[in-house]
Amino acid sequence: MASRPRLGLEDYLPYLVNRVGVALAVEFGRDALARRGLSIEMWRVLAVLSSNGEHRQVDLGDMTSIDISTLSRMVTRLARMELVARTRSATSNREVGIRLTAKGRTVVAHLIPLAQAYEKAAMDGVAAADLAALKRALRRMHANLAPARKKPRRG
Amino acid sequence: MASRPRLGLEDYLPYLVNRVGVALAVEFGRDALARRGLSIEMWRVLAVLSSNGEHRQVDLGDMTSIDISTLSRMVTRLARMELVARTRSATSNREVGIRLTAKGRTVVAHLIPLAQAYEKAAMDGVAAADLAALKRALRRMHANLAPARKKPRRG
DNA sequence: TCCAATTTAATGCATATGCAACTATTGTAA
DNA sequence: TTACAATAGTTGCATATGCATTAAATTGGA
Repeated sequence: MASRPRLGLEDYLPYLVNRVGVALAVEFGRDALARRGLSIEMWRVLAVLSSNGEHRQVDLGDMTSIDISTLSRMVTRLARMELVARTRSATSNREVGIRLTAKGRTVVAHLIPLAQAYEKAAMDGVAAADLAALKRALRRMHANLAPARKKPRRG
Repeated sequence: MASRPRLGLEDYLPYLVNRVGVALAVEFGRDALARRGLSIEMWRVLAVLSSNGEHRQVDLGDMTSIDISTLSRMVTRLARMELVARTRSATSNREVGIRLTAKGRTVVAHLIPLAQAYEKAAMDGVAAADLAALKRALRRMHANLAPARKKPRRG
């Protein structure tokens, strides 16, 4: 009988990735977001909108890895907080464009330097070459894993 | 007024880490865990127990990054599925030791080769040197962040 | 010793989540 | 045109989540 397989948690990449991801999210969420009434998922939505401009909800879902039904209700909450606005697409009445409001841009502008400070603290002591390799590897892994998806129509 | 800060999402490490972490979890969860009635968080608990043996709930919480109240109820569910067992610690009556049952070990033994296959597929095309750098960087980042995971209840 | 503080786990409660079902709109092909 | 398929978004429902609180056991100091 073959011996039982061992996982070797300390060398198992999903474990290493997950615990860093959670640690980054928990700390930033507790220190910077909670007092503003934002969750880490909300921050991800705002960050995508800030970085890439207006998006349909389905594309926001792809970029933030948030389920679209969850996202639909989250956008409702963000809109109630006046941080984002929904606008019906000009070319399609079933598509909804989500964009930051002026208030939303202000909030994100305050959060970005904090986010960058946490990123910098997390990377402390990581060699520049390792950092480059880290990003290269993470991009490759995402490309390997991301299911093929149709490009959104331009509207 | 100074120009608004830009985040540069495509180079922002928490974003790169999170999307890989979610992609790994979603795919493995959908393909290997769902049909067994397990969530990705349950798998993390089982994997820790498999790799490191019996643990108290509070330590499981640290290692899996799962909130201890969530964990308490999750362990109840896993116990109902007969995959883990709670035992009162020999030295302390308030501590609960969680360990895999024989059935739990069997389930994990079936899942480990699948988990390793997904890990391998995710790493496809990543140079060995980059993989080493990736793990080194992730461990360093976790070490940088871990001290802050202490819970200072009201400074 | 006694007793307050700490530690560990469980639970009450309000809310968030994800799947599936549903509505509405747009695309395609006969 | 009509019919049907595909897509975008919302909502119903059951369940999971996290914070705050509670309960119980243990620790440490006077």
